[in-house]
Amino acid sequence: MARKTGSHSDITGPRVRAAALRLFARQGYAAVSMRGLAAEVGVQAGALYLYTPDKQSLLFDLMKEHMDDLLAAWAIEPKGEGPLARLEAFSRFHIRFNLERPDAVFVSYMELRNLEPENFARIEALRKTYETELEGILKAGQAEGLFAVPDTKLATLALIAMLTGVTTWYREGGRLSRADVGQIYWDMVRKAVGA
Amino acid sequence: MARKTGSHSDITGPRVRAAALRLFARQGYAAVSMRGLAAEVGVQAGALYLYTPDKQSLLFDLMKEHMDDLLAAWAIEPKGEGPLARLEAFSRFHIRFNLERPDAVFVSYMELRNLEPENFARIEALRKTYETELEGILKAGQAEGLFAVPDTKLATLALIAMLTGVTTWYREGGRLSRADVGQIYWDMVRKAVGA
DNA sequence: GTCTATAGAAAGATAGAC
DNA sequence: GTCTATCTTTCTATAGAC
Repeated sequence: MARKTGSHSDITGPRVRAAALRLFARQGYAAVSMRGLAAEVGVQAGALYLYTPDKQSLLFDLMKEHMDDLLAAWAIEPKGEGPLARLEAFSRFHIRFNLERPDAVFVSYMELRNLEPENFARIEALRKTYETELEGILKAGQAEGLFAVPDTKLATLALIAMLTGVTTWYREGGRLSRADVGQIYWDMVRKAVGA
Repeated sequence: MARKTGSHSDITGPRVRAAALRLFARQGYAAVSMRGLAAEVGVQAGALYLYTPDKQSLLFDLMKEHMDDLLAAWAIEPKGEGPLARLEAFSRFHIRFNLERPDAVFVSYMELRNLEPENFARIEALRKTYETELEGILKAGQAEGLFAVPDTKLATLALIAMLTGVTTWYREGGRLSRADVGQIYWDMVRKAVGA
């Protein structure tokens, strides 16, 4: 039985963030109240303000952390040689990374409009950086004559939308494993770019 | 100068719905207040309840109407002969229809979680019906040996995600016309299914 | 570090005057 | 059909006891 008082800042802080991510994903940022969040964590509403200055910071920090994780993980991902190998690496990485944290993906995509302007700009810059990684691969493949992409910018957006869409329907324990899904989507990506 | 009193039910009703769609798309359902909506329409908050029993009905009606419009428009769309022609018709139709009503698309996609369970089930059924249209095309093309699709269910979801994604970045008056976009995306769809 | 209590603002929805 | 006024609830955030 956990005691009701004492120091828990090392534990409660992460629990607040985890609960916020879960609730923001399920109900939406605007629909989540600080009382509801506190109840999920198991503390009173006032205690939340020990871990975040306000609700907006909670949202921004979660999205910022997600984008930082994404870029850091891609940076150390083994990519192989040449545009085709790199495109395959990107496709499989994107699906795998996103399926491992569906709540963060959902929040980062759906709650952009609830960010205050300055916060929005910072997240957008990170998202753009990630897009540029894929576009670089497509441009290289196009330049080498490996791909047949009429417009690398549009292809970038189209492929990311397609790959990210996996998180909207994939359910653990369903008909297909993550590896199956990665394989099937990689097949479609490869064909879509004419490789 | 419009007078401030008198009968406007024929005009105000549609204006309420149009303003709700616009605000729901920009701020999100949960973040829009009835007072804010009333201000957008140019009436007082109380007057809104002449046109909707409550806020939830406003959301559901907008989404229901969008899905009905979508299915009705596809039903009368010229589709040509054979799976390849039908897939092209679907791809171009989907992009064109969605680009003509970006707010409705955005709301119908982002606000599903704010529907009460019964309303959610009704919208989901309509969305499923639309998906089945595309899946039928893919299955037919696969059966005839025209397409090389490893999994028609996944391909359906992947292609719809890709095509719908256009609404997140397309801006009127930009580098590409709607017809350009339709052409480029159709090219990627065709390749993705191995046709 | 967490609690209770509450300030102050804003929400959804309704009543009744005009 | 629209307005003003208001009921009731809920919200974010803070103050102060323990």
